[in-house]
Amino acid sequence: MQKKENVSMSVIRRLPRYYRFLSELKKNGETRTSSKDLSERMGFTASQIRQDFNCFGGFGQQGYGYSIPQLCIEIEKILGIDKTKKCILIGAGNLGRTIAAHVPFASVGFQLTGIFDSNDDLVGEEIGDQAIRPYHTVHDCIRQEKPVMAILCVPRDSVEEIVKALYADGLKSFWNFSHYDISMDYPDAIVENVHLNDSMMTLSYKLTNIAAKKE
Amino acid sequence: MQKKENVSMSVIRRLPRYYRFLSELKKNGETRTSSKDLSERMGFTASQIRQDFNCFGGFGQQGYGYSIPQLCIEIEKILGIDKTKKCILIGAGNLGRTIAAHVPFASVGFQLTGIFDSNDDLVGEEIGDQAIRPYHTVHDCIRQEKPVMAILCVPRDSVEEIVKALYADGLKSFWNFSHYDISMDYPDAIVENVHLNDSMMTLSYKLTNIAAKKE
DNA sequence: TAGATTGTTAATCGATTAACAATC
DNA sequence: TAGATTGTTAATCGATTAACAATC
Repeated sequence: MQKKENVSMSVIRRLPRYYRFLSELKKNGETRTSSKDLSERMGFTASQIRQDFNCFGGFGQQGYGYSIPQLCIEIEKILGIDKTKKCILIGAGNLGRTIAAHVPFASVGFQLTGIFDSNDDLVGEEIGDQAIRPYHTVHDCIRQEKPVMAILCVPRDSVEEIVKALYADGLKSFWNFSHYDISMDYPDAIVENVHLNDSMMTLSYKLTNIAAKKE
Repeated sequence: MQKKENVSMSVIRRLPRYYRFLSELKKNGETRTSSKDLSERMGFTASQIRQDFNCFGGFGQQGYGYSIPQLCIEIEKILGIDKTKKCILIGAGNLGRTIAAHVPFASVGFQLTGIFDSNDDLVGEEIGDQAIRPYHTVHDCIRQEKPVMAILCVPRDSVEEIVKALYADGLKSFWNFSHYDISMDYPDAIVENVHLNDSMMTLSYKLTNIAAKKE
């Protein structure tokens, strides 16, 4: 029943996958499951699933299993999905638009409250329910609207400058789609990188090597 | 000097980051480095860097360090970036277009040879140097052009059916942007997931919990 | 040769798996 | 009560770090 002080990042990184899977089950009307059942369907060991769920206080029931809706709620609480956090998006190019349109911010705990671009031709254009705002107004926005995170969808060579400015304005969290590594320059910033190239390189390795080894 | 039989995935996943960083150094004209130097600039330990580089045969020089261009070439070889692999993209919506336009396929070992969509209104439209082709021709394409990987940029509810068909045609590798988990249904397939939601949930956790703990 | 830095072995740390008593 | 399944402790496995002899 006791919560662990430090839940390790390895556990946290598995939670979204549990959440995704359990939400699906819930949608299908299933109400209970067990570590054994989940292990067969998700490919983790039952032992690991129990360890994971127990990091944040045992809410299973011996001899019975876990309640799916309750598991969903608990994971929402742990991940902070139940608390809305404001975020802004910098760069309304191809990538920025796709993210603004594609990512269901509300259901992962965020609210997108501003889209900024330095290109005057784009300013004013509507994306979803947002009008693109001029980049130079981002500083006022940070001060007044107090977003907690910026999504970086800008070209490689402007990232450095932009992050420096946003950081100076007090923004310390970034969802980084550029290939510029912020983490060394701002070790206290919270950064989550989505480096598509890196993901492709890993895939390239698997294709070339794992596939070759099988033969 | 001996290559390890099994390079672990933890090492492989660091290689793209080394590659990215070393390419940058190379572009700036730097020609040599050491594990100590890299450790200070990249935030890994020097020990780990030496261990990592040694997984694939020692090509450093005692008392001197490593040659940056050689390191780049070696990592290219290990990751298979030096071997071009054909891939196709399914789904030319917002997301698909962005990926087609945004990802430098050639420089990570891939060649995008076909973009497919089932929406007739999109068919024929040009993206980069590719015309969007009708989805029903993908099966012939796989047989004739023999791509080794498909990039999945289709809505959630059509992924299952599409993967089933592509798999039947002999395609066993996927770069998966949908939220449908292929890995359980096709355990022998090589899958690299880019689940933006999962990435956001992890970020949400960091924001809510790590930040709170600091205070 | 002296200094630097690798390659490699040994020690530590953390994460996963196995086992089982507690209990619904 | 008997069966099932959790919560938790112990054992194993793997990855990271430290140390140092080899050698450029």
